[in-house]
Amino acid sequence: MDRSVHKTPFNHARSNLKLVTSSTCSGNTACEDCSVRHIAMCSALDTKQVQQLADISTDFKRDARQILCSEGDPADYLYNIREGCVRISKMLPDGRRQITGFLFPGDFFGLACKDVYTFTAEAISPVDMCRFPRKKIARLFSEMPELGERVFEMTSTELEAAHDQMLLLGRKTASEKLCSFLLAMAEKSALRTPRAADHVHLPMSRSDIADYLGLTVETVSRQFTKLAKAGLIKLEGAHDVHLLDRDALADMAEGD
Amino acid sequence: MDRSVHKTPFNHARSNLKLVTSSTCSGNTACEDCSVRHIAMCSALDTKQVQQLADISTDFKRDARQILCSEGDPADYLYNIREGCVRISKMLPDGRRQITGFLFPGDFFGLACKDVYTFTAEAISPVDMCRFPRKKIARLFSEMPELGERVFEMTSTELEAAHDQMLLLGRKTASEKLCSFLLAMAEKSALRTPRAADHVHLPMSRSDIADYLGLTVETVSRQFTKLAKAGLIKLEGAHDVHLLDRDALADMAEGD
DNA sequence: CGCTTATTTGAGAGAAGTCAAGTACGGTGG
DNA sequence: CCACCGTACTTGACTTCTCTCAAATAAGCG
Repeated sequence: MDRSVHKTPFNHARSNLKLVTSSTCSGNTACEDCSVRHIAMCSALDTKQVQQLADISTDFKRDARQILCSEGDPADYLYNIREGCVRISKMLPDGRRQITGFLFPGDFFGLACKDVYTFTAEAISPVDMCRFPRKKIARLFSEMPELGERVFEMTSTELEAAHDQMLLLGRKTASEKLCSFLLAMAEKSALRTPRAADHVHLPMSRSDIADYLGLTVETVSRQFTKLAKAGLIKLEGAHDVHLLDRDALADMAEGD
Repeated sequence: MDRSVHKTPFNHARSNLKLVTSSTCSGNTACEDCSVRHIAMCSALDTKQVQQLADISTDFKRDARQILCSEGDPADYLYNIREGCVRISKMLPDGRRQITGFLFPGDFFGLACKDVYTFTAEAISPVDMCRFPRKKIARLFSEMPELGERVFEMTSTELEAAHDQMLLLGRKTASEKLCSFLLAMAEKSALRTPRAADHVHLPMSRSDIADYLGLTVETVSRQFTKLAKAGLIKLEGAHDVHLLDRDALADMAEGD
């Protein structure tokens, strides 16, 4: 009731809450517990602060396939994804592409930047986001040390993930790469929807997966087929996978 | 004169100044200018703070080949390298290794961690470092927002480098990888010793380079030979390289 | 329902890996 | 200071995993 009355500001507040809360949970499996704790933390410390964040944020929606920001653009905004899936990529002059990450609700991008974006962000599915002018965010850091800490923690988590991905790209075989990917996606997916134990939805194309794993589409496809034939996964169309034997997948992901 | 009297505390202060200053310059070519500016910034804002940092730091020296910290160890310290070269690596269970970075004077590690280190750090050459208990550093963040900002900026730079390395590992050919590596090392080297225009010293072994670039020793060696025969570099022993044609190397690094 | 695009599958080529041997380098002890 | 030894580096021959090119099949969209 009350909600519909204050619709716009409330949505803003909610989106910002997400920035503060969900990121805290990223990488954490005991998320119900944790999100409660952090929502609590918000109300304890951030009541006014959440409002401050809400004040500088604006809604931002895009259809699938649209570019959200490009390599070289002035890095004016920090984006927080509320709904949808985004891919972050870098390109070589001849068009070879490396996807450095897939982002989901609760994730953000455009934070760890200098004056220009060093990557391109594109919507894989329709996205609902909110964005914050980076200048204003930066100003808030000095007023809210907690926010700075949060942001640092999020960046650390991202850095750690990047190092894991370097190990994958540099040293794993094609099948190890795909197994690692499926398990990572399953974990991310479980954070958002704790149900659906063994089911993973893959919104991205085979070509996106290839560019994320440093492979070609054909190799990715062959590895999917191989895992399916081995009985480790079951494909339900190209974008839905059931993980039938996680332990075996985990072993394969590390080369055992 | 005065220096020798207050030797120990002075060294501490100097090392911490390095943490605050040199990191600011990383990635910046106009370093003379910048370091002056930031030393100024230090004295303006950090006189007492630098002392606070000095108070919690301890010296830490190790010979070449020694392990500084291991994957899985409790992450108690933040390390700042004063002299020497360090490699950061991750391993797969079967021993395959990925080096995620080479660190030089002014660099640090152990900051973006949770409770345990997710990597191993080893001395390539004898190293002279100082280390800070992370708990105490964390406490200082709330007292010194500037420190937090600095640290966040450093982590951002590191994240950006990690993304570049992902592009290299996932999408570049062996010769592109080596060219990129040589240019990056030359740039890092120029930051430390602005002289010696085309000369780069490589303290690490071929095997380290291979594990950094996602290649084998043999391939790295063959690519060195190939570049030398093409007249783009000149090898002076295995650890010293002259870059004879930077433009050509830069073109090769991106696949032109 | 038809068209376009994405995915899968097949056959052949190539870049990098493996295995093996030779060479050079660096440190140590005579 | 030089000779020796062990390790690191280079080079060669061959293998293999992944890529490339090409075609068939399936899926998604208007």
